[in-house]
Amino acid sequence: MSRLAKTDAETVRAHNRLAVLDHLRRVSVSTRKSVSEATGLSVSASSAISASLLRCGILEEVEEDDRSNRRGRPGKGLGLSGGAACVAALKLAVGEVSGRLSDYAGRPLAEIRREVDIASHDGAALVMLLADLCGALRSQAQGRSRPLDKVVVAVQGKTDSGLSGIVWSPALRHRDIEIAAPLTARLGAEVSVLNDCSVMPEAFRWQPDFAGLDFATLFVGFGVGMGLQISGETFQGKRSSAVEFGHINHVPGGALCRCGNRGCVEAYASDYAIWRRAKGTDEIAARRIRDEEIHALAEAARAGDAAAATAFEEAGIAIGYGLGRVFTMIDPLPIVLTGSGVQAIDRLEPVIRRGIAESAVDGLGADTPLILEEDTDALVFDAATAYALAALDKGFSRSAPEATEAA
Amino acid sequence: MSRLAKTDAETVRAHNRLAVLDHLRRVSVSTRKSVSEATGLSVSASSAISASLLRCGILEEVEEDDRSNRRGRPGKGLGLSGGAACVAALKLAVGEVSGRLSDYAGRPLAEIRREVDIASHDGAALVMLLADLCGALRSQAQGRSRPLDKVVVAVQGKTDSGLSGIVWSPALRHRDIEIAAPLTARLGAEVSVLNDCSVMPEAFRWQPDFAGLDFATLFVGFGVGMGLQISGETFQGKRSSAVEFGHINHVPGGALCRCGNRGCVEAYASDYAIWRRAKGTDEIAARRIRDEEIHALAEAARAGDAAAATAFEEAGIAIGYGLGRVFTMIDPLPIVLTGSGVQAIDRLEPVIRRGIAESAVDGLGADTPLILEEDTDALVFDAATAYALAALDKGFSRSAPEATEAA
DNA sequence: AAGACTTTTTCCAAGCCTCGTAAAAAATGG
DNA sequence: CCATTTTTTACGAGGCTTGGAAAAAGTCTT
Repeated sequence: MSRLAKTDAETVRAHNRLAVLDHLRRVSVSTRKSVSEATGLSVSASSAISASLLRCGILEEVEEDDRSNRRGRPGKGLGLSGGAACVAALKLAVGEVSGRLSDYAGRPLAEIRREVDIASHDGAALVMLLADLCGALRSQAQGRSRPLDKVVVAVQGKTDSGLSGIVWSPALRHRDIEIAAPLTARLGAEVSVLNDCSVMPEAFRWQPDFAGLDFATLFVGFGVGMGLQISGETFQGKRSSAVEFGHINHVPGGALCRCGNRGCVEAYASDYAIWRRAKGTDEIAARRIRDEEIHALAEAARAGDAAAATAFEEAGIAIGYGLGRVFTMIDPLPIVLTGSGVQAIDRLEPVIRRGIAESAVDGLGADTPLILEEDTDALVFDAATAYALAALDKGFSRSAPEATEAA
Repeated sequence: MSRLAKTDAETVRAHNRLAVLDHLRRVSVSTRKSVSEATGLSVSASSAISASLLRCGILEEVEEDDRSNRRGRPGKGLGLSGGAACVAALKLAVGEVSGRLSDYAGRPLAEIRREVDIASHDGAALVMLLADLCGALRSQAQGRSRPLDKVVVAVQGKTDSGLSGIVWSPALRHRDIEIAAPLTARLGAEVSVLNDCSVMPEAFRWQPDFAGLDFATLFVGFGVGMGLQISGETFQGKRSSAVEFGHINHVPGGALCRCGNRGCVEAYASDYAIWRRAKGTDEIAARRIRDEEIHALAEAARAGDAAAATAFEEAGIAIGYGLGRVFTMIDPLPIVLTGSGVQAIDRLEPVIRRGIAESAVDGLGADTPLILEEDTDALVFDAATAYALAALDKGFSRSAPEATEAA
């Protein structure tokens, strides 16, 4: 058997149509001419493809504003047709579910957040809750939405490699919960279930400053998680869907982690780890440490509280060594940081960089760019939405050329 | 700008020709019909492509032996034409250079190994040495070789991301040595310079048991290195070309490593680390520890020598924790082990598995398959040769359709 | 040993994309 | 109001794959 699949006319059409859609994702409004320039396609091909996509209702002609007295025939603006589809990004975390509804052009239509004690929910209850959330989003969007075409559920915890359910989550008591199939049955939309941290890089899929860039997203808060963007692909493991950065061992036989092992990065750098270290206990708090408590600890550290200062220092070192290990294995990568850790970045950054310097070969990566993103929810919604839209784009590009209708 | 390149007829042809070549790499001899089945191409297309490649001299018709009284017209055997090209795999290590010459079908034509003190060689001397090695290989092959088309140099140490030279090597005193350009000038063949450990997965590129499989190659010996095969691609970093597994930190502030940092895996698991631990010293031996010395230490450990036993135990734990960290980040992967570590595998394997169990989430991967490859040189030659041939295949598949010659 | 049957190859018309060029369309400028 | 510039559409051509028919080259049966 050959690993390489054959290529034929259909593959070519799909690929080039996708290239056109991908370009429009980046620039949002373009013309046939500039599509041709950006994709490398001839103007004829660009025009033909645009025409086909327009007939399908995937694209629409829009008014360009930049009529800045340029000579010649003005290009007709092309843009993704918002009405072509509707996607939902749902987020499932400890004690809360939330979601965002967006149209095919990526414009948000509605957003919602509910504090719910889902710990004891089983599969059926969870699916009902998520379906209900989608309903609430649609009614909040009034008439501006259409039936859902794609739903992406980002969950705290381990998801299965088929993107179909949850293996384990700190938010839930039950394990191995199937989500995709039953939720699809209820909503009529394709459903993918992913780990919240591992999808995060998708948020930057069409952002010009990240084009073609390898980078990592790092979440430091309730837990510690990472998303990896390598050679243009968001890394998804085979076994689970997560880069379990928080559970990379930091110190053999070290502090007890929630996962049962000793010495994980999370056992030093997550909220509960910082909290217990500052409070001088070895126990893992049963309750969730609130972001405000971390703020307060950071304030204390700034004010000279030795225990709090040490807690943040050890957290930073653990993160730094973890990053150093990743950099040694993969490559030094720019880091997008989010979570409660952002609030204490003044405490963390110097020690993180020290940790990298001490653990990476030649200290390479100690000066890597660190980009802060305060709003974790927005980041996850952006990411899950981008993931959903990319999946739709792929489907649309593959679909058969519309039947010739007019005589 | 769009990240997606356009696709046209030329791309299609190149892709499908490559699919045919790729299939022939796996099965070595095939027919037009079975090429069609394996690639998914129609019989017509398979036949047309084969005809074109035959005219180019890239393929040749061969006699099939398995004339096992099957009915119907027998298929004409198709195989890669050995004479179509000639590649050299060179290996540069501490105190020795070696190489293998192969034809386009991958059949070895000559092999050579020279113990040379290259420590003080500069770029010019090194290039001369390598060029001379190629000359010796060709004369050893008698008339069966043709001018070289591609040369791959596998070096112990860090190579640059352009695959053009050596950043640093334990075998050399000089740094930043440019190899590709001057060697190409001398030989007239394309040259790529890669890290020996990171190319190793290429050795399994066309092996059926590894088809589509993600796995890692692990070298434990003079140093500790790793090669990663992930989603069908051999991982090559951007910055260097290596997965610096040996320098992933094991214990913060731990044993001194050759790289200057403290606590690297290599500082526990490489030959010099095992040797110094068994001898009760902290110093890094200036000389290279010979494989026989490791054998002797393993024998001593088996006979009950406590210091030797501890040395191997700590080495195994370091490797196990290192693997656990990799598995946590990427995925549990089957491991192909090579180097002097193979000789002491009875001492190492149990502790390696214990290390994985203690450091990976849920101990996942502690039972990962461990495949032993005693002959490191052969593995590197296989890998570098496969890499070279794959590069040629890509070039051949892209080259213009041969000019129609016959009337 | 000749004809029937099977399987592999080759040959040829057709289809689908893309490409390049020419013509048409839609604005600006003098 | 006409020349100029720029974008879009229209049309013929080329390349590669496809599917079916015909040819080729064996084995099996009578």
